[in-house]
Amino acid sequence: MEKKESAKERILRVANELFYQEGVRAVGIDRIILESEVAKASFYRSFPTKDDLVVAYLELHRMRSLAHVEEARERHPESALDQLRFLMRRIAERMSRPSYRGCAFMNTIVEFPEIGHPCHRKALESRNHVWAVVESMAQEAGLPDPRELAEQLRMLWSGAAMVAYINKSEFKPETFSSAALSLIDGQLNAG
Amino acid sequence: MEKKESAKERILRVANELFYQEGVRAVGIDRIILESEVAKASFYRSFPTKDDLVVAYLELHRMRSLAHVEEARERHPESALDQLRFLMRRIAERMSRPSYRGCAFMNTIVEFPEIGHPCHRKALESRNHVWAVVESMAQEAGLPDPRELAEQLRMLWSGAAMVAYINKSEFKPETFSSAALSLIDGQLNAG
DNA sequence: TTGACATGAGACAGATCTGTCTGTATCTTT
DNA sequence: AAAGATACAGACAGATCTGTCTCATGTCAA
Repeated sequence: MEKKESAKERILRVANELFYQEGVRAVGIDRIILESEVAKASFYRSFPTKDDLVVAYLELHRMRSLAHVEEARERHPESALDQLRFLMRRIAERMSRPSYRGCAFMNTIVEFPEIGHPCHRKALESRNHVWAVVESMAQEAGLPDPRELAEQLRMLWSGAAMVAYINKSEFKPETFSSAALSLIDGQLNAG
Repeated sequence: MEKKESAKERILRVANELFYQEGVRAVGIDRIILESEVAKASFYRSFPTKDDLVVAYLELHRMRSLAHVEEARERHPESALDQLRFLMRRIAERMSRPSYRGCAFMNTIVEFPEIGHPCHRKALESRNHVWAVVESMAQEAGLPDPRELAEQLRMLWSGAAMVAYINKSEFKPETFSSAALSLIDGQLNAG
């Protein structure tokens, strides 16, 4: 039997859609309350402040990002290099989806530039955490300079996220994945 | 003789520093008026709305970006390939400066996600204009697929700007420039 | 049935920001 | 010197957003 979605889950689902599609600052509490069909008091019982809701939203994206990394590990348990390649293709595919609106972490950091702000801090921690896991994957691949490659891939990946968001119509997933493979091969051939 | 800085110039200079360092939305009009030591009425005479000031700020960055491209052309008038390489090194150098806070265009687009908003529109147009000039440079370099390379470089360049902003302490200019050269060489060797 | 408690609808307070307006001082030009 | 334009300081209005509070309604268990 399908158990009913709780108020808190409904709020977070609605907030996730609105925050991601329209931006965190652009979406007010009233809008979320209206669309999740919940009372204001009920909302504030689940999330004492808007920041708390934003943190939950970012945590959701952190879990999803880690799930992709985990999927890559399961698909290619024998080769970290294949895991990396799979991850890049998986990312490229996600970025080319119509609903893709960039990286929630980067967008939130830019929307809340103040160092130490709860939203800024959570977004930065999430970004760093996810990337640390990817970097450890590069470490296992037995490359000449895994940190250097990981850093190059982070730049490329971050930029692809921005291009796929800002210049959506021009984004081609193969352009990203072939660039990623080119960087990987570049270091393989150099080493 | 040094002619005195006009009120409008002073406002724009102060606004540029504050908008770039702390974000456009985070900086209020009152703050700019205070720090540029001008009256509110004088401010609104020079810039009828805050959006007008933001547009002027973005125009400033557009001119600066184009100046870098122009410099590359002057330094290596004979080889578009060398122009590209020079530009990448020049960009890397700028990104490693302590005052670097990312790409004004991307940051503004993320801060104003609403399509058609004057600030969003101007930032997008500026970004696209600057990049069209860089892409034409790639076209002249006689590469097998200049559009593909330009697109890859745009991703890398955009991501490097974000990393240099968000993960400032970890950013190394050589990591970016070597990745850019790797992408260029990757296509040169493939062709 | 009834009482305890959660929920819905929405008014309200407080903060913050943009942009207008008023009154005074200063500067330029004739 | 006089007059008109310009600049300054700051009050004020209007909009917007977050978060609190009130009160009516519904739900579930004893």
